[in-house]
This record gives sequence, structure tokens and C-alpha cells, in this order.
Amino acid sequence: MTLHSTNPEGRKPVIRCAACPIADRAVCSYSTTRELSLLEAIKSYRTYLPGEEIQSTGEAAAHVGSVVEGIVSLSRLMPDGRRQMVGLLFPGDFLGRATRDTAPYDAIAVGQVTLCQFDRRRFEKMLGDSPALNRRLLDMTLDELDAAREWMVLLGRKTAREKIASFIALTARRSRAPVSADGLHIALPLTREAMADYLGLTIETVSRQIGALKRDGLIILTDARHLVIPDLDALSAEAGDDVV
Amino acid sequence: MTLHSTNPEGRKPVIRCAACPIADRAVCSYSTTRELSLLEAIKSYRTYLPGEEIQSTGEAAAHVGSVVEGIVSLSRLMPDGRRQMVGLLFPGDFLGRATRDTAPYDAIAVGQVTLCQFDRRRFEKMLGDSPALNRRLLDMTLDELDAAREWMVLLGRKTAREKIASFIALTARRSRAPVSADGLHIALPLTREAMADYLGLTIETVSRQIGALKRDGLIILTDARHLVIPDLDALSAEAGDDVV
DNA sequence: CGGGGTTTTGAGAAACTTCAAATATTGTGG
DNA sequence: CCACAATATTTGAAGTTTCTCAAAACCCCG
Repeated sequence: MTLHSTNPEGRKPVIRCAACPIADRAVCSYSTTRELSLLEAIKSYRTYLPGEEIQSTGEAAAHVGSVVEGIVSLSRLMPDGRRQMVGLLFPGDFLGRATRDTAPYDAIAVGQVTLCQFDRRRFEKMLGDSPALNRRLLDMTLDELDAAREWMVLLGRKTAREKIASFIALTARRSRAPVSADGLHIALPLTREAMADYLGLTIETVSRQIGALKRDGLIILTDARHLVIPDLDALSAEAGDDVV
Repeated sequence: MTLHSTNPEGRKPVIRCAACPIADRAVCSYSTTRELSLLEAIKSYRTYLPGEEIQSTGEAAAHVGSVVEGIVSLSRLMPDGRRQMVGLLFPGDFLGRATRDTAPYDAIAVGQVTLCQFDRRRFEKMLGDSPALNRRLLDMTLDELDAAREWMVLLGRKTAREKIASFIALTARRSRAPVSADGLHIALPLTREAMADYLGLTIETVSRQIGALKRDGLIILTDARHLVIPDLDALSAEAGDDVV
């Protein structure tokens, strides 16, 4: 990609908003050119390495911002080490709570991540003055709430097999996967451990259920992180949802 | 779902906003007197009987509104009958998506419920003009998102015992329960079935775990829906969360 | 008092986890 | 480019938790 050089600080040159790859989906997508120029003045870019902690629970967060590239996981760590992922942020998604000074969850970079950051206080101030930002943030938060609830159904009521099938089908839908004669080719963005934390399972169960789907011909593994879905409808049928 | 006697009227005389019991928490709580009078013009009250369906999945929702009295559950029913609750609305909470025309979940009255309703289209229109409403709705939605995520941790990683302990502790905190010499007296607002749907368990497991907490002296049941908590800290310790 | 619904209890089965170890895979320095 | 260490994934066997099925007990209301 264009924004690739990793400098030690994780700082990046500022991309002009007009050329921003997430301009149509980000928190600023309802904003006028005039408002964009105000945001442009307070934004900065930063990159994080795979596995790097962007924010940790209880820590004061100086910044909020948009995911430009990569994936960020939000998770809660229980005192005894159990971890549950509670959110997965893709490019365009917004990270952080403008109106709260400590982060309620750990935000961890999955793969390399680039954020478009704003100073939290200054962003909060702008939010107070901008109906466009406010409204966009509301719409995004409502979408996140819907996703969280869908996820609750998965966590509370689905079997391990359904969880895995749901996750793979979701990944297939989210990444506009290349279709070839043998099916959809997709890459799994998460490690088995991260999948387990996402789905409320152990890594062993994740591995076994992926194996089972493979044996049943619903997926074909090329390697541990890449697979082919010959028939997405058949896979989706294993996910336990209503036929959409 | 149980059959219930019909609710012929369900209409209630309009309470003046100035005398509204949820004025400090509702979606209108940031609004000026002037804006309240606009809302007052388009609001209506309606009551629902215990178990009555307020909205069902996929159905067009004509209204949105605030819970004034009672509790509303939001849940998703899977095609084979499994049900997962995804939200529990208390007085002051807002029901419905202004910017979406079909409800994504079933909204069911738990006990008798009174709503302060607005025509969805008209409310949506006001939302476009009102920073106060917008901002309040954003704050409420962020709180709901936090609650949903907390709940995801419970669903994905907690044991049955921890789930029950969490639920009882939560209920105790939410209902300013009367304290007497023997402890906190609380009423469980949900049936065992509703608790099971909330916690991602079966009714039998709910019943057994309540029995276990009782045997361990962490709760004292007066009847199936009323109990005493001698030591809330001890109960909370069973919930598996960080010590707060 | 009867009947519907709710809650509890029991026994066995199933799903998932835990512990343990083997097998890939990846990154690194020589 | 290879060997090696570190990490990630798979597999196996046994154990635990939770579910399922079945039935009894309880409770509220008319």
C-alpha cells in the first residue's frame, strides 16, 4: 500500500482527507469540506505493529480515531486470564470514547494497523459543535450495537460448529473475496487463539471444528489461515441463522 | 409464548413532561423546555400486558419511545426455537431505531409496561433538527453498547454459576434494594426461562445454580422470585469480575 | 379444589474443555 | 539457504460442565 514505511515511532505523514481511503465510511463522512479542514488540523497518523496494544483497560486514552488500515480487536481480560473479544474494528470503524477518559477494553492491533487519530479533548469539543459528527457517530454506534447483539446470539446460543461456520461466513462476506471456479478464496484474519476469544471457545475446539467443516467438504483449507468455500450458502446453513 | 388476555385499550392519558418520572434519564433529558413542548405534541402513552409483544423481528415499527414503567426484553429467536435475549430495557431506556424501518429483534413486555411513544417518522425528523436529542441518543447508545459488551463477556466466558451470580448482583445494584439487618432484599424481575434466555443457559441449569448459591449461603430464597443477599461482596466475588 | 404454568430434581447423554504431546509454520542468525 | 528456536496448530484421551429428557413439586388464580 502507499502508507507502508514503518518508522520506529509509528508516526506517519498525514494523508489529505480528500484522498482518504475510508472517507465514505469514517466518522467524518457526513462532514462538510469546511469541517474536514478543521479535523485535518487536529489529526495525526500512527501505525501499530501486529499484537501491539493500542489501548489497555482502565488506562487514560489521550486519543480517539478511525481505523484506516488493518483490524483492531477490543477485548476484556478476566482476572484469571480468560479473555473475551467484544468488538472487531475494520477500516472506517471508530476507536475510542470521546466522552470518557478511560478505555473500557483492551484494543489490540491484529496485523499491522494504521489509525487516523485525534486528540480526545479536542475531538470531544468538536463533537459538541458538530451535528454532522454527532449524527455519524450515532449511526456508527447503532450499527456496532446491532453487531454486538448478533454476536450475543452467537455466544449465548450457538454450538461450536455454528460459531465457526458463522465466523467463516462472516469473514467471507466482509472481505470481498475473489471467486474462482472452485469457490470463494478467503484469508482468516485471526489466529486460532483470537478466533477462540472471539467465539467464546478454546483453541482446541476451534481447531477441531475447522477440521470437521473441512472433512464435511464445506471448506477446503489451503493452509491454516487460507481457505476456499465451495458453496457459501451451504456453509451459511451450518451457521444456524435464518435464511436471509 | 403464553397467551394472555387482550389489552383492549392500552392507551393512557398523557403525563405532562414536567411531571415525568424519567425526565432526568430519558432521551429528552438534554432537551430545552421549548423542545420538550414539541415532543409533548407528538407523544402518546401506551401500556402493554406482561408477555405482550411490543415489536416483533422484521415487522415495521411505527413508533419509537421511552420505557416509562416496567421492563422490556429484546431477544432474537432462532429458527429452531432457541432464544437469546440481547437487551433489557428499564425505565428511561429508549426502544426502537429511529432511522430503520424494521425492528431487528422481538421486544417483549416483562411485567406490565408503559411506553411514552413517538411516531417514528416524526421523531426521526426532530432528530435531524435537534442536537440535544442526537447527543442524548448517542450517549444512551454508547451506554447500551458498553452493557452489551459486558454481557458478551458473561455469555462467552463465564461459568453457569458466575452467570447467575452476575445476574443477581446486577439486579441488586439496579434495584435500589431495601437493606435490613439480614441483607439486601431483592425481587427477580425475570422468570427462570427469561433468565435462561438472558444468560445463555437452560432453565434447569438456572434452577440448579440458584440452588447451589442458596446451599452455599450466598443467597437466601424467600420464594422463587424473591431473595435476600446477606453479603453482596461475597456474591459479587462469585461473579468472576475484577474486584471493583 | 383444579388446572395451567413455573420451578425443582434426577439420571444419563452430549458438548466442550483440559491436559498432554505431536506436528506444522515462521522468523532469525549464521 | 539452512538449522534452530519460538510460535501456532492439530490431535488424542480423559474429565467436567451443561444439556436433554422425564417427572415430581409448587404456586397462583379463578
